[in-house]
Amino acid sequence: MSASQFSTKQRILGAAEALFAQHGFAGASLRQVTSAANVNLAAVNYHFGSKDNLIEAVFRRRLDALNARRHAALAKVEANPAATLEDALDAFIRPALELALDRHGGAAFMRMLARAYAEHDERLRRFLSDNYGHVLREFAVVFHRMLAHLAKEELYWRLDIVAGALTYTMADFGLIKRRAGTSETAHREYTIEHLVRFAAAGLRAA
Amino acid sequence: MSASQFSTKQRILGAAEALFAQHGFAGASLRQVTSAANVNLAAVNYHFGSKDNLIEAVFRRRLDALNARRHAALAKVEANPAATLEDALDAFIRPALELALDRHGGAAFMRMLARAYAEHDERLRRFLSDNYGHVLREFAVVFHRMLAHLAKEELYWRLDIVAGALTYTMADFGLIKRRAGTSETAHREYTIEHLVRFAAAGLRAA
DNA sequence: CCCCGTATCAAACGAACGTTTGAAGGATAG
DNA sequence: CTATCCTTCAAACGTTCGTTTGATACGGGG
Repeated sequence: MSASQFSTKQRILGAAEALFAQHGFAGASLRQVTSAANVNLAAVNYHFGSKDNLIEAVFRRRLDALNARRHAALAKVEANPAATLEDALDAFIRPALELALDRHGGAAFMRMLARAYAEHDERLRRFLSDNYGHVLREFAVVFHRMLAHLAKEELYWRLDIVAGALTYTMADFGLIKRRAGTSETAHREYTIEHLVRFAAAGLRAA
Repeated sequence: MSASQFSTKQRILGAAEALFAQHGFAGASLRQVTSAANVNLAAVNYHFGSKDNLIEAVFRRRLDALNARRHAALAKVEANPAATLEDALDAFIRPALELALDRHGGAAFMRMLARAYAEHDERLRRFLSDNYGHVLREFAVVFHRMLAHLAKEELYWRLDIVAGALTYTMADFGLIKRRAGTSETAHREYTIEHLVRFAAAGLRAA
């Protein structure tokens, strides 16, 4: 009798995502993970090799898609000569918020991402920068063009604040229940709009 | 021969602060802490009772002063009828940034605080809310008065973004080297001014 | 002087950790 | 049926964890 329709690998990834989000990478043990996933303890090392590799696999499963969608959205912005700062921010925010609001563990993943943001673990930072940093750098170039009046140094630390604030906020959004009577899409559009406006105001501030 | 001019208790608190900031609460072991503090392993449980109590003591040592200074600064704002939103934000930001920029472990503490912000650990959240939540609620009241046009719900989640963004940013600021030739106070004032403007723009955004 | 409370120490406790092992299934191909 | 490969399993590996213990040193007050 299998405990779920998903494969052992997928069940491990799902359970790990939820537990890493809740207790952190060091705080969640492989025994907790395999117990929640209803698989044998040895399955983690069999399928992933080590706990560190499992952590990377959890990131990879979501970030490949998230990064691709952010990249595609940004490409559309760059193709449009009339695109505004708000459009670029939308390209950054929308894919992440859709992920945070989906029902298949996306919220847990965003909380895990926010945790990784707060951690200054060298190995994890290098992994994320090496594999997913190029899209962030593409965004930086576009923001630099749209905010040409800002000194490079000033722009970079504003982007740092904005990226941190957005990641932190979106991580918590999966937990907040939306107001009764509003549809899922209305809630999402409302949130995106406000996040974009909030971020744009901060980036443009004189 | 003592390894430092400070007492065993103080050396433990200092080492714990630095290691918790770097590796997290679960990730930093008492053996790392006591080794860095040059004290015996048993000293932690002798002076603090448990690792959890040590964590709380590390918070208490800094937060008592930080909260008091924020409270005092806010009281001055409330006493001034002409005070602006920027003044209130200054009252929130300045004490924390001064802590983050001081040379006696303040930077490590702010990184630790940002970590606690990202963690959703129930015990830690309750401890912080019970002991230090009242000042944050005072700020919320003032912001509510200064931004009366915003719906309560809207205000609260904007404050949530701002508090998170500021905490994250200030946590990283202790790590950033200031531009050559600028004085410590000039650097601080520059940073505070920009953080205040950034936060005010986000809070006021139409 | 002895006593007593405080502090430090090396050593050990049981529990939990990540990882490895070797045997047992279970499906598929020859 | 046998052989092979992939997967799962219980059990154990050595290590490290937070915590506890009992001995030892120290330092005034009676």
